[in-house]
This record gives sequence, structure tokens and C-alpha cells, in this order.
Amino acid sequence: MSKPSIPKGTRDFGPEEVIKRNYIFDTIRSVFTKYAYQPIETPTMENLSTLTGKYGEEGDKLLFKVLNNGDFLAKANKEALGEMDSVKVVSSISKRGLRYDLTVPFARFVVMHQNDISFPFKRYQIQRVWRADRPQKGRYQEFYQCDVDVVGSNALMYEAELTQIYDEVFAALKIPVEIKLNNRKILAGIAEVAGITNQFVDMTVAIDKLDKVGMEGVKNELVNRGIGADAIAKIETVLAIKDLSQLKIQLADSETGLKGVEELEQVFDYLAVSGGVTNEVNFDITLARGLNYYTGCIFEVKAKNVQMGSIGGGGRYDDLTGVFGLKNVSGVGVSFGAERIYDVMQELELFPDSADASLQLLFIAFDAKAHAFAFNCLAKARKAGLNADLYPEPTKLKKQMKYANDRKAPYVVLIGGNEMESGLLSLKDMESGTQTTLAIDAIIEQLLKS
RNA sequence: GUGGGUAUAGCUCAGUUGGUUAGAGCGCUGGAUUGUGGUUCCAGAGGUCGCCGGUUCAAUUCCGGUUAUUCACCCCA
Repeated sequence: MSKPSIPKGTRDFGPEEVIKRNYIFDTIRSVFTKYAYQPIETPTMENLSTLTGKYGEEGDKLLFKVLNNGDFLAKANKEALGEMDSVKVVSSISKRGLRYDLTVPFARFVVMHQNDISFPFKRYQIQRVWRADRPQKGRYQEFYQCDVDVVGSNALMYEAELTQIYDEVFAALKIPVEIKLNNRKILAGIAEVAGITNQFVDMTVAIDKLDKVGMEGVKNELVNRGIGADAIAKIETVLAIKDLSQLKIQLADSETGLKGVEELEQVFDYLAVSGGVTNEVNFDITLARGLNYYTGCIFEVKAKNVQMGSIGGGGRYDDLTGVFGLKNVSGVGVSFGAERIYDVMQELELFPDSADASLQLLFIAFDAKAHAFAFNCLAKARKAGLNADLYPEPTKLKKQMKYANDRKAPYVVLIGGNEMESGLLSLKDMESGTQTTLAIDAIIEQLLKS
């Protein structure tokens, strides 16, 4: 008999975990709703043509492909098969793949339903995504993403609004965080004044590693990526700047850079008139973010007092729907890393003990006659709205009591000959151990109050 | 994709410098307690020591391969 198992990078969740995870999702969802975002869902599977080429060459390798049904080999590309060329064969044996993120399916959704949507379209989406990455701590092949985006408006109000959403969610979850803001236009400006506009991506990838490898590490990375010493020196000076007004001087020669500074200033102005935020919101010039479709403001959230990567991120993208044929639709959105938020809350012990209320009252019967009587009482309790249950057979008390204990039932009602005769049932408080005798209606009434 | 660790009871892990009957804690079952759980005590069940091969009189132990898992890197949530 072989032991059952689940695929690499996937997990089972027990009742306790599901309750905690739902607490996170419910909190996030309620804030999204308050800010007037609407929920959508997209299929688990997308056409592979929708997904491929959207995440770079690395991303394509991490896509889960779904094998075609039927005699897929008969229709396979024989030439590619002969050459053992996996990449070529795939396109002839697989036409669908699992969702890799929520942003690309959302872009597809917007394009397909553009005539039914009122812009600006504010949507949120909480669904699973899959990546064939090698699993490691806090990284799985199947995980949830919680995305909130607004498309069809350039208004910087939304950058401020998304910052407020971050602030409000993490305040509600009681996780102290630092929300970092930057603007890709500022980074473009740095590349411009350093004279390496054509190596912009190399520069951002290197800068993104700053808090991990330090300034020396970043400089090494820049050298390795073939960036000249003069440019590196310039980048280093600019990266040391902490406030926006000073940055204007350094970026005076870059129109794009100045635009980025102005945009950020406006976002901060909005936040200032909003009545303030709970968490720290800071401009961080070293924030880069790997994804290259971002074109304006970028966001990242780091939990304080924990060793953990970012627990949220996002930004503005000027042309997300362009690849699907809809031009000039700007969007801005952020994502919550639910799995990491869970780990942080676990580490900081932030989950409320509200716990498992799945069983409030368990009936226990001593014999078959009492069991039938108890089943009647059970129906009354359920009708009154209590989460109640009856042990399925009148077996040994020890066994039944142990079940009540394991299920963390706060109350137990014991029913035997005496109880049936008098109509007064034994209600036991499992925590204190005290026992009282009451009629079933009185028991229900009392528990509904507690 | 690259590199390391680990694999022994349902779970978490000891252990065997290669030797006859394989160890603990927790959990499970039964009993002490015939109408009372969480504490305690007693007893019991449960293992092809991941899989394949090599060395050896003898391998769970050493070696090689393989699979699974885990950690780190690339990348990312």
C-alpha cells in the first residue's frame, strides 16, 4: 500500500488554517469593497496563446501547460518530436495553461468585455495562480493572489487610493508595515542623466537588489552588466537622495525624471489631505520592481520587525491591454501576498483567537432510546440557529466526551433515562466542568445569549 | 535551470563505529473509572529502516544510482 501524497509545492489546509486564511481574505475583501471595487473571476485555465510571451522567457518556462485531450500524439508536430525539441512540441500538444497571475487574465477580460464595462473599471480578484517554480520557504507552485486594479484612468488619485487601501488592510490585520513608493519615470530619469538609457532594465534589476546585497553588491552587479564607471558613480550619488525636492536638482536634465517626481509629489499631496495614514508611507528611490510593464508609480509593502520579503507590490502600467489589441488604456493596481501575510501574522502571533465556532453544542446520548430523544432536541437547537451536533451512536461516554473535547465544543448536553423522564437535561460547560439541569428550550435560550 | 541537506512507526525525530528480537515522545486502541472529557497510571497494536543496484560471511548502517522532500541561488508573491 503506497502512501498518498500531493504534488510538489501544493498544500492541504486543515480547518484551523482555513479559518485563519479566510480571516485574511475577508479583511482584504471588505476593504476593497469599501473603496468601491467590484469582484471578477476568470478561468483557472487560459489559452496558452494568452499567457505565453507575457512574462518573459523565464516566465514561459514557469507556465503549467495542460495536455490536450484525445490522441494528442497523433496531432503532435512530428518534426519537433524527432528533434526532441520540447518547446516546439508543446505548442502542438498543449493549447491551454494554468493562470500564472491575475493581471494578464484581467487585461484579457477588459479587452473582451470592453463594451460592457464602464471606465474607470475598478476590479478586485482573489484567486489561485500556479507557477512551476522550484518551491522553497514561503514559495509554492499553487498560491493565492489578491489583486486590486483600476483601468481606464490616468488620475493620480488612484495611486493615493491604493496606498490608503494598503494602509487600511494592514492596519486592520495589525501588521506594522512600511509602504514604499517610487516612480519608474524617476528611474528612467536616473538612467538618462547617467547616460545609459539603453541599459535601463539592467540598471533597475541591479538597484532592486540594494536592500539584499548593499551598495557594493549593486555596484558589482552594474559592472557585471557592462555599465561604465562614470554612470555608476552618477547612479550612486542619486540613489543616496532621500527627498523629492533634492532629486529635482539632480534630475534637472531629464524631463521624464522630473515628471516622475511631480507625479509622486501629487500622490503625497492627496495623502496629506486624506486625513493621514496609520503606517509609514515613504518615498524610496531604490525601489525598482522587476516587472517591466510598470511605467509610472510603483509600490511595495514590507512588514516591520520580521525577516520577510515584500508582502505586497504593484504599480501603474500605461499599456497593459495593448498586447490584446486595446490601446491607450492606463491602469494601476496592487497585489497582496496572502501566503506571506499569513506567515508574518503567524510569526507575530496576530491571529485573533476567535477560533473555531463550528460546533457550539454537542448532544450525547446514553442509549438508543435517549439517542432518538436527543435527535429531536438536536433539530430544535439547529432550528434556533445553534451550530449543534449529536454523536452518531450512544457509545461509551468517554469516547463521546473526548470527541466534544477534540472538537472544542464549549457545551455538551447529556441525555439518559433520568433526563428523559424529567425533561430536564444535563448541560455541561466544558471549560469550567460545571453541570446544570435545564429544559431543552431553556438551554437553547441560554446558549443563544452567550 | 544551478548547488547543498534529508529520507527509520500515523506524526516529530533518536539510533546502529556493518552483526541475531528496531527505539523514544506524541497520537491511536483497551483498562484503572459499568452515567462524564481535558490531568495521571498500566497494557497493547503499529516498521519491506524511500526505491534499485554494488561491496561484504552479513547492509537499515558503507558506496553508486534513482525518486521524493527541503533549503539556498536565478526569478518571484
